[in-house]
Amino acid sequence: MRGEETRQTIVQKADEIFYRQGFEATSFADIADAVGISRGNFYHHFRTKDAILDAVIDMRREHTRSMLVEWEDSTTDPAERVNCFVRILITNQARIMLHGCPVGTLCTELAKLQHPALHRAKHIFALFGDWLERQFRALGHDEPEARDRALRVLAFSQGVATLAAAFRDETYVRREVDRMCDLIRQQAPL
Amino acid sequence: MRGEETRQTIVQKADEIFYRQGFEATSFADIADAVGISRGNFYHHFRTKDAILDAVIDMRREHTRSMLVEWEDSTTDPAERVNCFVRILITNQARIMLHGCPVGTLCTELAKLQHPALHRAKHIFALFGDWLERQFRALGHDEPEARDRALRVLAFSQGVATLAAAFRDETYVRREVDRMCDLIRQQAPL
DNA sequence: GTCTATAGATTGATAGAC
DNA sequence: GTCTATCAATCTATAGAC
Repeated sequence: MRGEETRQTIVQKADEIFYRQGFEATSFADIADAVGISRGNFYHHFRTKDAILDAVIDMRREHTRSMLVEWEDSTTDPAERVNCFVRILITNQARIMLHGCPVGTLCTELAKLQHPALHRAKHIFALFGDWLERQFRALGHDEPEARDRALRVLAFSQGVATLAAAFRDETYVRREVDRMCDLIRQQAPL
Repeated sequence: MRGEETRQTIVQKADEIFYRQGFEATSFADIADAVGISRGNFYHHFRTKDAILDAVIDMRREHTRSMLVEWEDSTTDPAERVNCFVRILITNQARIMLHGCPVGTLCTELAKLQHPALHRAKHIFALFGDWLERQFRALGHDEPEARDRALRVLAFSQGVATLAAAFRDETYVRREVDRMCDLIRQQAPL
């Protein structure tokens, strides 16, 4: 396997395992085993655990950016775009019920660890927040109101994801998502 | 120090450290140091890390139960009781901005670790949920609606706590809490 | 009930052969 | 670029003196 290829495989596997079992609970050995390389080779690509985390966060940011562009391209209706965001709770429901929201749970863990990468991780939240705010602006909401609505949709997704991971009730998630999509379509108060 | 006294000190310190840095990131040495005893003595009281976790969860459940009774005794107005719950986001704001919600973050971490204690931890959520549901029933809401409102208030608290820990914006928390309290007082849709 | 000493496994990380 | 061998530190956990 070429060097760059191995590096990217490491980042992808680390991304997956960090999400599934958490950053702190994941060891170099876990990632090396998943990639199928020795620990020694592993350190050739990443010198510290924090370096892998940085690479994983970069990858997630890129993934988020391209997902937002996709949603923007999929429809010209801003309300429908917001609903694309809300519906990832359904799209990724199985994984969210097992491991929570990838962004929220990482930020929470890094906050507890007082890890410096928290600032980079929460930027993913900011990407979603700013994008949602732009959609609500396009729907005619003014400056403070558009921001409030954006943060409320974000908080909704985090709250539902947390309860989904705790209770593992499939119908609960679907019910709340459907209702939120209706509220957004009708431009009702959130 | 007598035996029972030491045991209780261990549980209290473990509770605090688990909240601050997470369960997985906390070692026996961390707790023993905080209590001021040797690791050897520590094992006399708790044989495994899981045993401490069980004791911590029991303590939190008891604490939750007595807090709910206090709120119930503090006023006869069910709407005001619900607002007592919502306002813990303000009461514990400083700590929530640093470490998130104690219940939500523990459940999320245990879910990721596939830890059997998740079932016991999520029971704390259930205590809050059932109590909130009873308050909404007392406010005249029927069976499915009262449950929905209870879960929505729970999800609200989890969503705001998660964003608070990520963004650490003090005014955001206060604004959302004030608004939610108003909605509950006015019996508006949540 | 508390301590010291210590076991055995695993951690993050390095050195050097190929 | 990949491996094996190895490091010191830390982990959970135990044994036994006091």
